[in-house]
Amino acid sequence: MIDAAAELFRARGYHGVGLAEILSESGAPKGSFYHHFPQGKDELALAVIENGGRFVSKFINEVFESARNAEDAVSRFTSGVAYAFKESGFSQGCPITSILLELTPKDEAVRSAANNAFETWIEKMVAHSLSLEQGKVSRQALDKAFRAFLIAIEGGWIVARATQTVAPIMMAHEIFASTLKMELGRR
Amino acid sequence: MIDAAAELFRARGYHGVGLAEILSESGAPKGSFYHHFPQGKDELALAVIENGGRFVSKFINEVFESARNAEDAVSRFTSGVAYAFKESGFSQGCPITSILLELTPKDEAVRSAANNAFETWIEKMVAHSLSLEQGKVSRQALDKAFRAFLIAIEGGWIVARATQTVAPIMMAHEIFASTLKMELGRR
DNA sequence: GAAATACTATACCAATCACCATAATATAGA
DNA sequence: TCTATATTATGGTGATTGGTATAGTATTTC
Repeated sequence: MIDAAAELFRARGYHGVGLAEILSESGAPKGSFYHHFPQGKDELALAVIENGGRFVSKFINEVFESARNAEDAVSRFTSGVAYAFKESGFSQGCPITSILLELTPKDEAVRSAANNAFETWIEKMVAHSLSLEQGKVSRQALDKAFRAFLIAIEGGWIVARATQTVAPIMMAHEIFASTLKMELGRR
Repeated sequence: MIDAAAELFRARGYHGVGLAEILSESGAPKGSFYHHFPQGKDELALAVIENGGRFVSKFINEVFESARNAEDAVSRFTSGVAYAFKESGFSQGCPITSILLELTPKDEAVRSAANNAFETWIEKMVAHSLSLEQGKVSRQALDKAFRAFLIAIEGGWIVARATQTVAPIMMAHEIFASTLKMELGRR
């Protein structure tokens, strides 16, 4: 149910998809849904966000564990997002964004879950990079660069919806590199 | 009606707001709505996007016409977006994004209108900057830097919804500066 | 002033929305 | 095997959705 909902939300947004479609897509009956999610659709949205957060965290681990340096990992992460977006027919955006923009700031649970996911990604990428770069780059600089990277991925993902192209997503890599370079330049 | 719809869409998304609320907010009766928008809600969405595109275009003109240089203008544009976001109680996102993510790529009219607005913004900012910088910066470099800037604004706007802070939006300025610097470095 | 057009108002439509009640069926623990 | 719990299945709830039909009133145009 969570996977089916995520796929639909990512393409058409939270309110753009009805419960009936999610259930028919997942094959689960209505009764089962309200058994597992007594709070209804809102609770499902939270599960989608948390699941999406975990999924990306795993992807970060994969990409960074087999990378030579931080920029290599960033390059592969960016390509991974772009590839998935292209494979979906340029239709599937970020699972967190798709819900965040329709329920924030009213729904505090959704907001903090999304914020949590974002912060976790940044922390993970910074930590991986610190060990990859072995003290050659400061934590401060990496933190700044990865915050810029997250913003660029999210922004690129949106603009890519308009262009129906992966080019805006791919710019995230360059934005990371130039931000890091500028941060290192100021000392 | 367009203004009321824009304000609501920006906070809760296209499908998150019903026609009834838009009408009661704007004070217009239902009959008037379908007189002016025979195609219904979809047509209103298109009008919101086009109106939002024009509004930002005007804002770009204002900001760039009274700027000393490109970076000065970018700084003030960024602050303007951040200020408006803060004033709205950290709730109002980009009017185009709020509709784009729920109707793309299925609705081609919406997609191309959004893409059009984005491209117009970039063209305008590049043209203004070219005349401000008087040949000191290449068109290519400016084009790249402003594409990064747009992505950063859109991405920052999203992350700001999660943090309930203007900090992510403010990063767009730095992302523009570092991207332009890197572009100028490669010659 | 008559005719045509622009706009408003009201009531209504079928479809869909999220949600729930309840009965039937698995599954597990003693 | 009996009992308690977990899960599934079905059929429906009222409310709201976007949209329409139609009658009416301004407003303009000739």
